[in-house]
Amino acid sequence: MALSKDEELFAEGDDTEYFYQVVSGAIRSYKLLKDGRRQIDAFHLSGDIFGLEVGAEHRFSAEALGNASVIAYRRSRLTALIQDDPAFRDKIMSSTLRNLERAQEHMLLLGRKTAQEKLATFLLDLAHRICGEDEQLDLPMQRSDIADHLGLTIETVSRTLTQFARSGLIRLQPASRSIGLCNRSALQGLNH
Amino acid sequence: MALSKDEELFAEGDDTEYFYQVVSGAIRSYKLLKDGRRQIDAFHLSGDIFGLEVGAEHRFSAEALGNASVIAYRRSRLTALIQDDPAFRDKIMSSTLRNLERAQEHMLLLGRKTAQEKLATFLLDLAHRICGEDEQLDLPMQRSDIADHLGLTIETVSRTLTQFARSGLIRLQPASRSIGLCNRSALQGLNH
DNA sequence: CGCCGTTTTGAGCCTAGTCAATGTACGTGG
DNA sequence: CCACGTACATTGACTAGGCTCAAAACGGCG
Repeated sequence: MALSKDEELFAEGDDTEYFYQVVSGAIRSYKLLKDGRRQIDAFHLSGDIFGLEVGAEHRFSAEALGNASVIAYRRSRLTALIQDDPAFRDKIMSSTLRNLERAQEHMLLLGRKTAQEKLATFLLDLAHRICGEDEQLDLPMQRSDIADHLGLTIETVSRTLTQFARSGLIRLQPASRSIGLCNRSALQGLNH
Repeated sequence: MALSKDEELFAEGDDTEYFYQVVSGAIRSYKLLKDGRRQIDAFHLSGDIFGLEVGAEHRFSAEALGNASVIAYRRSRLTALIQDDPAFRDKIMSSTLRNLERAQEHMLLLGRKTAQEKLATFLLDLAHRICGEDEQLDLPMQRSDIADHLGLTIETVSRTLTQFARSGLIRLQPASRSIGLCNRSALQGLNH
């Protein structure tokens, strides 16, 4: 399946017909409160499996951050796939467990870290997943996505990034999504 | 295995020799930052399975809230158990997915809810799991556990509970762990 | 009765939020 | 080609919800 920017894969409450694996691009999965407050629980990148549920309905929504492509697996075939293909079963199981690990790590961030620590953790984690040891990190999402992922406001995200830039922790072009990680060890210091 | 109050099942970094199912009592699983800040990611009650990991090390710690008993499964036997026993496999899989669902719900709480909303959600959820429709809810944990679960301080937990009591949402004996849920619908109103 | 761990309450402060304005990039059409 | 509109990002001034520090109250137990 090919997806364009902001295209919805499924919404909270939809029947769980399919689950997905990201091929290219990035997906945000999120939950909403009645009044519109949003929490993005994860960004799924190439290789990640997501959208698998216990029940008959999706418990969160998923949208493409930009152009993206995914493989859709029929949920009804899950039992058969698991039965017949031990390698696939392991992939599903370890992927689900990895999602759980990420969630636990993220709860620590949301519940107990300061804004600075949140952003340091976020940048290092994303760099690790996207650009490895490269200095240049191109964010696939906008500030509001980062804010709703870290439990902050866009203003605080922006202010904290400029503060990092002023302290020489990162390099920042104005209004841009590319960040130069010129001092990872200092970021690591903030990332308890 | 029988556990007494505050007894440690395993700590972050321990080898993943076993994973567990709660038989009686309750378990807290948590992560720590270097300076001691703690985030309790879940309370596991009777029936819950936890402590299963992708890697060779536990990514969080687990302790008994009070007297508790658990079944320990050897992790090395997991592959065999999954292979041979489809029912057990489904139990593991759906239990892991349920832990993930809870984690996602909890990230929404940690990132986007106010102190009042956090406590309303927490009380209703715990009541649902512990006492069903009964009015009387006996908390298995102390205030500091609640605080570290909800991303608050003990003072805020205490203040918010007395505030609920003054508004007639709950009944509260001083310095006690038992709470009378005399107005669930009002709590539900706070629980977006 | 006195000690200790836990909970509650109070006063003041600070981090992050709110509201508002400005700046920047980019696409569209005259 | 440039003026304009729109979406996104940045910055500023002020506010407030929850935190910190401190003290008092409560309950259980030796």
